[in-house]
Formats: sequence, C-alpha cells, structure tokens
Amino acid sequence: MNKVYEIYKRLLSSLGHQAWWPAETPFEVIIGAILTQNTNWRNVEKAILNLKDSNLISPDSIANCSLATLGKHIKPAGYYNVKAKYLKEFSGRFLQDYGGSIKVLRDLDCMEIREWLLSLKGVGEETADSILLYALNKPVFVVDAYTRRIFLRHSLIDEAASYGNVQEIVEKDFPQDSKILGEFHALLVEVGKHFCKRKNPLCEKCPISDSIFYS
DNA sequence: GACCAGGCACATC
DNA sequence: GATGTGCATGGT
Repeated sequence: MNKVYEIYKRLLSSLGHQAWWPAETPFEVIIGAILTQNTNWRNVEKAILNLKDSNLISPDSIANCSLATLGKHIKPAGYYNVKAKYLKEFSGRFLQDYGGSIKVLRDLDCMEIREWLLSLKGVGEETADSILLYALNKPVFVVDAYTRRIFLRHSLIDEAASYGNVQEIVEKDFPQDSKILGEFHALLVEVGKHFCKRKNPLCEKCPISDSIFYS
C-alpha cells in the first residue's frame, strides 16, 4: 500500500478541495511565494493588497520602485527590508533574462527553470518549487515545515531527511499532475495549521492519525 | 508576554 | 556539511 497517497486521499475526503494558490495571476503567485516565507498568509494578503492598490504587481513596476517605497508597502508581511530586495532581485532578473514573460519561462525545461530560480537571492528550494507548481503548473511537490512535521510523525521520514529526500518520497508514488500535487501540499498545510503545530505535533484529532498508520 | 507563521542568506566551525 | 543567527509583522 502507498502510505503517502493514502494520506492524500484521507485529507481530501475529510477537508475537501483547497482552492490553492489564492492569486489572480502567475506573477502574483510569485510575489506571494516570496512574501510568505516564514510568515502567516494573512499578513501576506495585507502586503499584496497594498501592492495592488499602488499598481506594484508587475515586474516592471517593482523593478522601477525604490527599496524604501516597496518596503513600506510590504511591511505587514514582516522581514520587509530583505523581502523588498528579493522582490526587486526577482523582477530585475526576470525582465533581464526572460523579458518578464511567464510564457517564456513556462516553456523552458523544468530543471532549467528550477536552477534559474535557485540562482536568485531569496529563492530557496521551497519557494522555487512553489513557483514551479503554482505559478507555472509544473508537476513538482513542495516540501514545507508542515510536511516535515507530519511525515516525521507518521514515520515516513527521519529528522535527517533532506528536502530532496522528502520530495522524492511523494513524487515517486504520485501521478505527475500539478493539480494533484498542488492539492496535496495545500491539504498538508491546512491540516498542519490545525493539528500539527510545533508545540503539539502529536494531536490525536488529526484526520490522518488512526488505524493502519500505526500498524 | 510568549509563541507561532506556507524560509532564506550568511558566518563560522 | 552542519549548526547558529538575523530578519519583523500581526494573530492567538
């Protein structure tokens, strides 16, 4: 039996579809992916609203905006000085290397895009994969803190597992389908928020925490 | 007032 | 390679 896929099915039937990623355009997904680093999504929404109100939601406008102004807008998302640099770094390189075109980026080989993303300051593995999956619809799995905590709890990984180890466990037994992989990540975040917090990673009320998973 | 949130870069050993 | 630290706001 495929334990990981079983968890996915359980979560989907108990929590339903998650409608991720909440954004109007692929570029907005990218901005959100950077702003949500180690930050509550509610704070990110405020920052994105500020950017929208000032028409700072395109590569050009961000590249041409001062760090100070950009920082002021994204302040609610925290770490606003570094994140302002990251947004400008992304926008500048995106314009320079791909003309700011999502379509041009999307048409490249997946691994090539990933390497390009990882070459940018402020984009690590999780952010790169979030962009690949939710902005570019590439079939990759996004590993985050909740994924690790939940998988640890169910003995699917050990503490030393690398990002790639965790990702491989999911991808090898899942269909190469961005919709399904995106749904799974969203479900893990949702269940993690309620049942797998840092201080209480062993909550019995979690919808995936019974029977066969402990046999 | 402590704890937490959809990480990452950089210094140091 | 692994471990530690700075980055910061807003909700519970």
